[in-house]
Amino acid sequence: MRKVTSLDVAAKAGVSQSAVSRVFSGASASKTTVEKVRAAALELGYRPNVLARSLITGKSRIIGLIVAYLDNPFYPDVLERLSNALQAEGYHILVFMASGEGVESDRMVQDLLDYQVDGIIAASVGMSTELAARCQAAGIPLVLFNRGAEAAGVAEVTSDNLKGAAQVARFLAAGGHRAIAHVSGWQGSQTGRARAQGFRDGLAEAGVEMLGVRDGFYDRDKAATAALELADLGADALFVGNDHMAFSVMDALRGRGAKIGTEISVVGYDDVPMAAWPSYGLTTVRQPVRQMVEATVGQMLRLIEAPETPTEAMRIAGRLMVRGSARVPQDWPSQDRA
Amino acid sequence: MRKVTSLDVAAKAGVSQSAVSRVFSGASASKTTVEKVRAAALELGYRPNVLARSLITGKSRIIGLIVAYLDNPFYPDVLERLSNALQAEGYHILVFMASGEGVESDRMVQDLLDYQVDGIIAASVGMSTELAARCQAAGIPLVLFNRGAEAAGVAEVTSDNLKGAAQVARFLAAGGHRAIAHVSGWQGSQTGRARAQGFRDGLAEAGVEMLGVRDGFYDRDKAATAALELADLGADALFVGNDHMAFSVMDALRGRGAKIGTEISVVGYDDVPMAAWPSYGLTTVRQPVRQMVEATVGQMLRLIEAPETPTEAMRIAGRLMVRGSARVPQDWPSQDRA
DNA sequence: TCGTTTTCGGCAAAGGGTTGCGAGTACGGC
DNA sequence: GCCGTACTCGCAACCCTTTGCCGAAAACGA
Repeated sequence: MRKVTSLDVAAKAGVSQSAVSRVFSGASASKTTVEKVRAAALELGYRPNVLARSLITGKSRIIGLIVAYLDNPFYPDVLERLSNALQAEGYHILVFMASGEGVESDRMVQDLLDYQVDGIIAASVGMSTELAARCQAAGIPLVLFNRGAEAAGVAEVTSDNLKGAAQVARFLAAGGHRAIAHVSGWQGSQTGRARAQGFRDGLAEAGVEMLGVRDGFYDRDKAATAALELADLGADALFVGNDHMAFSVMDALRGRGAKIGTEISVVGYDDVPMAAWPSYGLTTVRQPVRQMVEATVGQMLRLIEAPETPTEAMRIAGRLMVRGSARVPQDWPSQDRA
Repeated sequence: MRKVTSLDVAAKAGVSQSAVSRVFSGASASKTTVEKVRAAALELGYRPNVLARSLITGKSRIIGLIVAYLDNPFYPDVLERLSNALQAEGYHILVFMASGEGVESDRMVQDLLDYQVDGIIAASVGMSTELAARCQAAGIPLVLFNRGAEAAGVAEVTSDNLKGAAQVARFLAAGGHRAIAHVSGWQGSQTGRARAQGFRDGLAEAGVEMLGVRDGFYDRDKAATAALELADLGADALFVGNDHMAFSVMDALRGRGAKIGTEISVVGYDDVPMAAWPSYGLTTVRQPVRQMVEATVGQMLRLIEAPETPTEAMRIAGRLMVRGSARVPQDWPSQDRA
């Protein structure tokens, strides 16, 4: 059961192999040729070989996606949307997990390049500078998703972490909290740092002092421990670096009998679907995933099309979704409640 | 900035292009040749082109993964493990989302075949027979994950849904429940049907009548509605077709003030990480994901290696994880509590 | 009807590897 | 010193498409 090639179709249709190719690659061909070829192809079940095609066109229509933390529900959502958006454009996603044990970033970038991907989307990886340099060298477009670049000139799409976190600070300060602390995202990540910085700035602006900051390392257990420590210091409001950790923090606080939303306020970041579930009702900053994905795909396609155009660093603003996990200031505009 | 090919390396190393190929494809070569080639390759930054290689070897080292419901946290977990396991074997996953709007199964199978994938893993799709036929015709190994086949001779890896669901029935019956109902998984899916059937069988065996069954369609809202209806009928125990829906059911029941675990019992299926979170503490049947993934990858590699070997339908047993969401029978063996 | 402009489709050269074949080489045994 | 064996490695065909080039045919205008 050999694979059927364009040559087989050509033979059956009584035309040359190149005619077959033209029909399937959308080049011009006469109506009769198209018909003959289509008929023969259908009968034989022929489909062009994408790999052979990409060998000569230099375009594989594969986008490499580097992703690490699929246990944070934010990323599956992103993956699903990215995949659908790219699928609609005729691209597909080749997944590279950065979470396995023995994966030195080195090996992974090699792997990616070996597959001749047309572009790389990196969601949540530490090695952005290294990666960026490699992609630059190989001439492959790279877009960082939800991750800032250390170096300049790298395409990135994030939400406006500084503004978002500052908004949280204002919200908590306006709510009358004076013992405000932060369980941060991993401070080795640009995102974690930006949110911490924005929160600090926001508090400073509101004239409230920060009670304390602990690194949660994007880990449920570490975040819970950190939160309990901060609570022991007397914190009555916690801003947690992402929703994934915030759920754990809420569980831990409830575990010691704290009333969330009244005695102690918890605010997250991301607005993953679960944040709206009744068991949590987490007040959080929405990351506008749809728009972020659109921006990412848009920029990626542009860079593939015209690699010389300048890269953009897009920061998309997200609003605060007010739910029950944090005390609501009296005068807070009501249209922001969800 | 042209791509560097094996020819460039050959020139620089002063050997033939085939020598370069042999060095990189692991064929035999003298020590001196290997050294020269390695040095030249390193200097030029050469890496073999996987696509070109697969053109001649007929192996792309790409596995197509069809997946639909990434909002059910079971699947991201599976994806992550599958990807890591395959990555360790030198394969990578090309993602195909079955959840987008305009995706007729037809198009998708075409797409998959076009990419010359070495194998297909289908997690959670309805079109298994159609898909199986196509793969059969194209000579591509197919393994259904967490999904039974309608037709015989299709490789599949599932947990033992019949046994698992029956176990739940025994558990609830032993707990003294007599108004037991089921919010099923989508009855269009083999998994949904098997769990419903197993539950029915288990109840019959225990001599308890089923109060009612509603299809939850794997959807949070539909499941919640169904659960409330069943509660209105007087149900004091609900077996829900998967954890994803069970969380929604718990939220909905709590929303009307029901005390879960005492007044009404809820049991799920999957044991996703969230089931162990304090806010839910869901009693549920564990799907042994690690083993299921191992079995899937194992079978896939075998089928790629030797396509003529018979396919297997593997059902891996999972145990009941007893937590707080359901009343625990007095005499229930304690080692089964989690 | 003829000349000119298009359109069409065949030929063959890529594109970057792998691999069977056979010639050359090194080496061990006698 | 010679022969047989076992490695190496270069040559060239092949994997399946795309695409530039060019001649032939068709279409068209006058």
